Amino acid sequence: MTDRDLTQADTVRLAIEREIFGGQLAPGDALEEGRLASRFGVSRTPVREAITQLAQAGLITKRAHKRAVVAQLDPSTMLELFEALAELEGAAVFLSTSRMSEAEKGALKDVHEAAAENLGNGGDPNEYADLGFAFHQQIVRGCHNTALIDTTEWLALRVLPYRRFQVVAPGRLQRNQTDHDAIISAIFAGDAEAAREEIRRHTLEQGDALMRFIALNKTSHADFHPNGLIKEQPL
Amino acid sequence: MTDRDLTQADTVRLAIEREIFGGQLAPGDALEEGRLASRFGVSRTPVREAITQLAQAGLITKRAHKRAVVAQLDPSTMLELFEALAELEGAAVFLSTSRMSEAEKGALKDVHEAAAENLGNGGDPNEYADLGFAFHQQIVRGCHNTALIDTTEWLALRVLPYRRFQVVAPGRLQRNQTDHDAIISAIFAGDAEAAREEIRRHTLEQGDALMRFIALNKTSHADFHPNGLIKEQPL
DNA sequence: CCCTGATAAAGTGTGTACACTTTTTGCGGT
DNA sequence: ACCGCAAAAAGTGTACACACTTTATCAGGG
Repeated sequence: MTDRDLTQADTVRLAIEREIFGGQLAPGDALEEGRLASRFGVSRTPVREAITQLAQAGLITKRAHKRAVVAQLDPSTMLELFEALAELEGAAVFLSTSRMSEAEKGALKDVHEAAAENLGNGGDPNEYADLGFAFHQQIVRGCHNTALIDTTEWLALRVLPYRRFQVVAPGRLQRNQTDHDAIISAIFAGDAEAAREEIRRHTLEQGDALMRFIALNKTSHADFHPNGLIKEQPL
Repeated sequence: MTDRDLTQADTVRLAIEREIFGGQLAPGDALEEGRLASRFGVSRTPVREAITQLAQAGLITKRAHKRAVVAQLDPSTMLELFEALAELEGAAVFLSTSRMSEAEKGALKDVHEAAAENLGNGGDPNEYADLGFAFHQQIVRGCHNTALIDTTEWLALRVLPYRRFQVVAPGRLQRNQTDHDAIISAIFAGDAEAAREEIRRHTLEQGDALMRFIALNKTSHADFHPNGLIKEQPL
């Protein structure tokens, strides 16, 4: 019972998720059941189930009798997503400010400082992105409300496939770090309302910048697709 | 093509949803694939797909090789759910206050007054509950952010099967109406922050009262189950 | 050359069969 | 009676077959 009782459908779902988050499958790519089935060495049935679940999670879109495709977000949808995410993270940090244990605050600070160091040393931008994700995650989880955490992370996951584009947007990283400074200060000062406002503004801007960047550089999505630019992401 | 292109899996899913929301299927009830298949006159495959989707939506729980069960929320989970819902509705109303059109505000007021009338005339409590649900829905949709709306309604749906217990809790309805008064006032006054606080407190209290009521009257869930007490709900 | 429509290919939706897991049943020992 | 334990029953997970829908291919007419 050490390794969980995974069904094949679960295995396939996890594999597809990893490929989406890892960039091997880019937004807009089609998922063909038979192809995936033979690739993973199973029948279409578990593949179908995996796809259904991913569709329900919003990571892929699926219409009757049409091929399933990796969810492709148009700018306005993405903006809405980021706005909603900003509100949710705001709600979470509002609670987290009074609920995080000292240990959790310490861990948050550690992540933040690791990010600062990475930025100062001109480290790997992908690694910095991971740290940024961890920063947000740490805050959200600090609210100790599973429903809110799951909901927030679920939204965050939907935009995750796009975040990889951001790491190359000029000037974003430094700005990001400054924002995080302000957020962490508000939390340590115990000012929940300020923390809420800071993270709201921060996430909104992040989405805005990302959307603009994609809109600018986009002739077709395929421009970003080729692997190699981007290193494997640990999920 | 007038009626949408529903697959059988969709039909089954909708039917099960209706039975859950309508109370024919109570939290804790088991869903057996074969049984449902023959009942709906289809094979197990579409039933299975429907169940997968409902599980992903959190309406039912499912573990490998175990029967699927209508989601049963223990008090602490339910409290978390309501807390999260309170935050989401708070976020929504915060945006709605400045974004609702005059027409939307008018519709909201209409619903509110219909509820007041129902309450004054000692009308059907179930009808009042529906109006209350519509009130919240109207507010949430006023934020004009699909992602936030969907997320909030998704959470609201998860606790909906339990709300039917509330309509019989003593004194709740009057209190509910007073809260709604305060919320609508804040919205019409354009005070987004006040509206947020009002609806947060309101939804939290609602969950609290509901939880207490269930905890008190519960020996087993079946006590509430029998149909007949509760009239069909329109979804 | 570009449409248009027929036809073939590809792909999804569903029925059915069967292996494997879980749950229930029933029997013998204590 | 009460356990345990083995065998049967019930139920889920997966493979595979086939019908129906969509998409791609291609021939003929403008």
